[in-house]
Amino acid sequence: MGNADLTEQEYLASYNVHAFDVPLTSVDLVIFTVREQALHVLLVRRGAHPAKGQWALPGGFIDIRNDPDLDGTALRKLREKTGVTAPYLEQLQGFGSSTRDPRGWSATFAYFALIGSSHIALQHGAGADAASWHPVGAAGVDLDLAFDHGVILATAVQRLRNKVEYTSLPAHLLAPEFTLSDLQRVYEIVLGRPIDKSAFRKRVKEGDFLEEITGKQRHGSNRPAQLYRIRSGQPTVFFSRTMGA
Amino acid sequence: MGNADLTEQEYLASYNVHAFDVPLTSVDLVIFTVREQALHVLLVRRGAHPAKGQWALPGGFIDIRNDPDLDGTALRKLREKTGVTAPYLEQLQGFGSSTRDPRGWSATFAYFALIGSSHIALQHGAGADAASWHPVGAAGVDLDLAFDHGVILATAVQRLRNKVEYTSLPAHLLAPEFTLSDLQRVYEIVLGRPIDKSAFRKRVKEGDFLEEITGKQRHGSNRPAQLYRIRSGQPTVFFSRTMGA
DNA sequence: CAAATAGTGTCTGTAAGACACTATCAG
DNA sequence: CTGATAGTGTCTTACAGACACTATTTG
Repeated sequence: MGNADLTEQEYLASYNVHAFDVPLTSVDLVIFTVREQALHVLLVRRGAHPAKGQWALPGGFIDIRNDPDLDGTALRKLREKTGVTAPYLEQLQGFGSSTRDPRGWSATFAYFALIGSSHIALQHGAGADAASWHPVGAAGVDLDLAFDHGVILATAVQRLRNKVEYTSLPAHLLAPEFTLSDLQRVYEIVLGRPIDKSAFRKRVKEGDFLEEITGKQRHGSNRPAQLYRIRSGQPTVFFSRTMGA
Repeated sequence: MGNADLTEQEYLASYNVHAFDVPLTSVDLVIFTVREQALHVLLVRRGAHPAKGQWALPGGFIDIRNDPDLDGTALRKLREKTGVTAPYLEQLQGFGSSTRDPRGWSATFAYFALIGSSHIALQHGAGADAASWHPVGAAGVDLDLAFDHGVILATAVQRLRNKVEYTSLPAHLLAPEFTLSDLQRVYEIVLGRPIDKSAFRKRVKEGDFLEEITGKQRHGSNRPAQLYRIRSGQPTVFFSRTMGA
């Protein structure tokens, strides 16, 4: 090991990251929303090499001078692309190999964000990369994505579909105020199949992660619907069973 | 951006990783087994700076010349420490911040391995680091671990306990041949509470991830027990509901 | 025979799915 | 009134948990 005789101070003073061959390390985001009755993912068209001109997940390198931690990098990227600051964000999975980036061995921490489409003000012009929403089909998007981003997206879609089965997570895909019918529609869109209304409502009420906005209802040419919001400070609720088969 | 006029070839030829401040990137392993009626985790005593002399999770840097991908790094580390080559291995989560390692901004891909204790031949002597098993209590181990390894271990324990509730995962903590009672005992050890025998057996049989070793039984001073093995090629089975409350 | 563990059968409560029912608005 | 969507009640079925029962060995 060669540092046997040093104190920790002496060791650290002599340590130089650049003396080693290290992998490139980045953070990429899979940002989902629901709009126009379909699940969408945010993609950027790359304005610079490598993979110039191809569609890719938003992301980039860790800024070791300013980012306190990985979540900080992810939040910064999210803010840069969407202007949103406090959505649902969780780490998805790491992807790393010698072949996924032509610049060399590279690894990425993929994140997974859900935002309500009303929140979004896409950032244009400033960067060279144009961001836009793309509908997500069975296992991904109808495009060849840069690097291994197709695989990352497919993993994220699978994780989302899986979690939707037994968690309250889809509530984050809606605007802050919504009806139970809105919420059910989002579940159905993400799962791709209908859900029984009665069973759905029983479970949501029992999960107790929503609160009525007392006195507020949405009116239409029918019976008005109670509006709800996510109970503040409430993290994801896990249901005791899966959503109706 | 600055590469607008280059071809991708020209850009890559001019690219130099060392021109940037990059984080240190490593892979750490949380290796679990069950022995002596308790869950244990493998720890190493660090023989080199930093955190010299402290207990830590086994792990290390990515070898970009030889490791094909992150799983490759994890498998290599696992082999170096335990001699085991094909156990259960899954990625846990990434951890990265400016403060977790005194050498600077660092990130790690934490992995999560399960092995049967009969498999293990701990590697001694070769390295400066001594590896040994430590019992795992409610949320971790009775030691101050190096870096943020205490947090990583706690996360891994939580994930294990959670997955045990509804998956066939604990089967990988046993020797290759085992009885249903053995398997139930492992579930009980990891969960820290008893499980009803009848319900347990119904679910395991229904999950259909085991096969009888026909004609083989374990004998004692009682009725002999049928031996089982994990059905080959069978990945983790998800039960439709949690193990007995 | 007793002791010990393996393995099964039966009952019951809970909760999800199916589906029909009622409620409340606009026009 | 009709049409539309919101919201509820009832019945049935599936299944997990409790627990008692039977089975098969050693000594």
